[in-house]
Amino acid sequence: MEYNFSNIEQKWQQLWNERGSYKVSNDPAKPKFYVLDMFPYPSGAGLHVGHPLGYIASDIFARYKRLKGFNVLHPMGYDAFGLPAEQYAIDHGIHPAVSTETNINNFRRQLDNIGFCFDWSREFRTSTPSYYKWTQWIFLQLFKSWYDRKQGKARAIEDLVKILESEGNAMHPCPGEPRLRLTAAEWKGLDHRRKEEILMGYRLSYCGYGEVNWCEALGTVLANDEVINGVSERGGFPVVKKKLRQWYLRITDYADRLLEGLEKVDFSDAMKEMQSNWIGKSFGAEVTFEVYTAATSERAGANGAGAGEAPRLTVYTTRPDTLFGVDFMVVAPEHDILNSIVPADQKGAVEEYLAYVKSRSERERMAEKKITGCFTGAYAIHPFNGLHIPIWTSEYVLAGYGTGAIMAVPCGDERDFKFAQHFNIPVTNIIGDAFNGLEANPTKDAILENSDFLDGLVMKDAIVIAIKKLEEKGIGVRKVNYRMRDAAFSRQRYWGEPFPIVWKEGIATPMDEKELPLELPHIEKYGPGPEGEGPLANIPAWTGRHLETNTMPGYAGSSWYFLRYMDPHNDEVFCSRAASDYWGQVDLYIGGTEHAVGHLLYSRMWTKFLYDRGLIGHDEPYKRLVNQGMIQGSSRFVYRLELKFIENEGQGKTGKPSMGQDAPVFVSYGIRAIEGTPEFHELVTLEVRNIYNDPSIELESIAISTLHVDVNIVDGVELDIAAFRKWRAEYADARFILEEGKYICGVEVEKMSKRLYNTVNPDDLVNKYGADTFRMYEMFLGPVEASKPWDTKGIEGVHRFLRKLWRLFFDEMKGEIWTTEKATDAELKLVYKTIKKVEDATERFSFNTGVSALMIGVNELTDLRCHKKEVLEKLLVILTPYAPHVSEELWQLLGNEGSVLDAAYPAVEEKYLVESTKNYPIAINGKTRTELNIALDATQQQVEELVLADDLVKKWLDGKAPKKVIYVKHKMINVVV
RNA sequence: GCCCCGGUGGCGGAACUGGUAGACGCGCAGGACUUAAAAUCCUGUUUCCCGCAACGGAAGUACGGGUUCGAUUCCCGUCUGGGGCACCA
Repeated sequence: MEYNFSNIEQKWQQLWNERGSYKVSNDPAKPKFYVLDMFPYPSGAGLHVGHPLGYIASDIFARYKRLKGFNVLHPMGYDAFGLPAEQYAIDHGIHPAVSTETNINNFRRQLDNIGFCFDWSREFRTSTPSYYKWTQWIFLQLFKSWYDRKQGKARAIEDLVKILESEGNAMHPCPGEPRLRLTAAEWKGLDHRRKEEILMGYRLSYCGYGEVNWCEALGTVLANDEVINGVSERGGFPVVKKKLRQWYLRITDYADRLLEGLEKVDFSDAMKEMQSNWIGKSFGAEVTFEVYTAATSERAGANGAGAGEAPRLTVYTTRPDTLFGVDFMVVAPEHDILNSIVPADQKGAVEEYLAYVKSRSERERMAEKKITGCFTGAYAIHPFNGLHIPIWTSEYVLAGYGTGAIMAVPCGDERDFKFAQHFNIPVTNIIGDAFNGLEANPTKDAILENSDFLDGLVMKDAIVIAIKKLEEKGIGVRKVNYRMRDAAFSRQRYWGEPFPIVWKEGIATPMDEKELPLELPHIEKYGPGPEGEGPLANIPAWTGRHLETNTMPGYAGSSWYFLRYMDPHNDEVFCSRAASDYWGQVDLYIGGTEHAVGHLLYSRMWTKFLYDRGLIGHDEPYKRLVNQGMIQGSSRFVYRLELKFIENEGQGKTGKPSMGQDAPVFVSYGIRAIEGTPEFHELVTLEVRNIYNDPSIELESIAISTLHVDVNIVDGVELDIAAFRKWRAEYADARFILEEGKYICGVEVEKMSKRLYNTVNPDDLVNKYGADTFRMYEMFLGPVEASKPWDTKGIEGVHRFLRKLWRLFFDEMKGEIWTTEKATDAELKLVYKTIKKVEDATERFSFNTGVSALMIGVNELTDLRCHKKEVLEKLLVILTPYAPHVSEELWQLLGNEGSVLDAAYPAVEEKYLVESTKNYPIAINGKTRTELNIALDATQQQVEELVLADDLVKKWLDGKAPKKVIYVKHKMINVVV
């Protein structure tokens, strides 16, 4: 009886399915454990071997927890709204609902192949009305809420209205209009429109104006991804910034709690750091400078009015201590002040510069090494020494951060310094020797000079004093700033959740909750609407109802989906309190780091919001987060020759090969490497003459094109030439210049992508080796968290392991060989040692060493010729999370009742593992020289005597007395000479 | 540019908190079984030096420094690969 994985796997998948083995109920009697994968966006390309990595890890952990007696929730669903489906619709005219359905079915089939323990009865898609009804509902709750900073939580907007009516907004300034001050009487005196406008400034989801990437030629808004070097990825049309009405989430109100919450969760330090960098809390001051400009008087003169009020410039700085090192100011190119301070003689230059900046994406502006900028012609007046400080504008200052303006201190800030150097702006040194004139020094520990009332102070102490002085003068204020901005929550797209908002005379009005869901209408035309509006603006029935034409972004549905799995079929509420109280936080969340700042912050914010409003009982969604690494593709390349033949008139021939002249010729990697040398030219000429059997051929030039080739027709680096000829019709007659009889391909590690022909389909591997082998191999590849290139080569080793395991139970010749004999101590010791290692590895998420421990266990049992049920069935239980099919089959064949899925995880009996001595490595001066077996309870003195009596140690000591003997119990012994 | 992570044999990786570097697997080489192949099993496999051999020596975890009795692990600097940077999901 041999290991027939494909029969076994089919049989058990079917049986488990029929029995509902993975169905889980909300059973308060059992301890719960919630294991969640970041749900997939079902792309048309299907699964490649990189996708299941995290799913396999979570599946192993979920199964492990189940064996440990937990009620495990392990669901799966689809994040089904998104741009690619819509783009596909535009290109192919297939409705996103249709292509999404097809993709999901394909995903499901591929997932089923691998034998996951998902409870599919809880599946949902974010794009179905029964789901997005609740996304819309939560959006409305956000719309109807504001953030009370005094209480530190979200409250109903009605509460705010009551406060405004009774006491005005003195205690609760409006985040949308920070300078607005209202008494109760003033509030009551406002008209409806103005009241709504002010309330909008408080709402947690609100409407405002923001800049987007606008492509006039495509008539659409583009994602940053779709913009490359200032032009659209598709078509290469110019892209500019455009202001459009947008919806936002006021996530900045949650900035502090999102930061503090990180202390309560088990995320990697790297992840926490990324999130807190994103939030970017900084402490500093806003400082307002008077501005001197000729423009004011020009304008005043033109208006015939007086000098008018002088414009002012407010900057944000984290280093008010460097106030006397300011050599210039820089404002963002979008800064409003540029409308009023640029004098006539600088206008041309500034406008030219602004036009240049407009074409550049934010990313490019940040990444660019090139230093650009333009003097505005205006000056800020230093509040303490009255110096005139030139005001520049430059793209390195971003409008969205702080006040969009900075005071530049070149001796202390690297970017400021480079800017000063580039434009020959003299640098003031306020830190003496700490500044060497060659590069900025951002220290806070230097002693200030040339700094008036700050002279002689250490910089970090001067910060407080400077702020105090600024506040006294009324020109500055202490300010906490966040790098994080409110989250843009609308898209000018079709394939997303419609906003349940009706525009009544320009006022955004929430729909009645009873009318939800507001269903996405079916459309035939996916193109953008007029004026950059979304496709919904093309539907008269939609615009006729004055419905919002934007849709929600991809992250809307994913910001709360982990709650829906707890109660997926509830029509009354997004998730019952009973369900969310039982399942609580996601105990283990697995997904890629690419979601570090987007999805994870949004879902954390939504959770906090729902908690604030009493809708759920916990305010952090994920207890523990594990980031699986990215499986990269290992691309293979072939090198096609682009030959130019010399016309050869003298012989009455063209010199061109007479046959197969269109057949492409490829050179092997090693030959390509000498491209450009005379040897290369000679070699290729010779080979081409051979190939075409025409000795008169002369080549004028040889160029090489590097082309991706499907990794599946390359064995290691050697191209399968026959398969290559079949791969593409145009390569059917391909010729090759080989090295040592082989065609060697180039190799590069890249993202795994269909476009690069480096994808490996899990289906093929499951067919060939079985799901159990595939699962174990993915884990064996390396740590789950690590990124690594895929290589199918080692899969045979894991497959051999499973066959070797099988042979502990069955022999090809003798058949059944397992017995019910009593196990020996040695055998029990071995299996307990294995259990301990595997359990420990599983807990630590070190599945690669878990697999390794299982391999060692099987190897050693084989060496002991141990075929005893008592031992083997323990092994099967610990193997179950990794290889459930073969474990279940063997479990049954051993005559066990019930499924191995519900067996109890074997407890380690420590008494079999106790050791009394250890082989200690003995090092002389830190270099291991020998080993000694010493009792574990030996004292320092006993150890010293034993070690110094050893012949080898004596030899190394060479008669000298040791300085010290270091004895670390359980570890090693080091003799210092 | 900024932020985060990584770099160990021919390859994937192991060494959990500083304590025998290279577990386990792949590949490769040699051997056994076989008419042959597959499957399976056995032996070897970081590099260099010496040697019949050794449980002989030296070097060695990207590179250069440092801390320590002892560093793949901690610190500083350099190089290099990957991920993210707000409308891909």
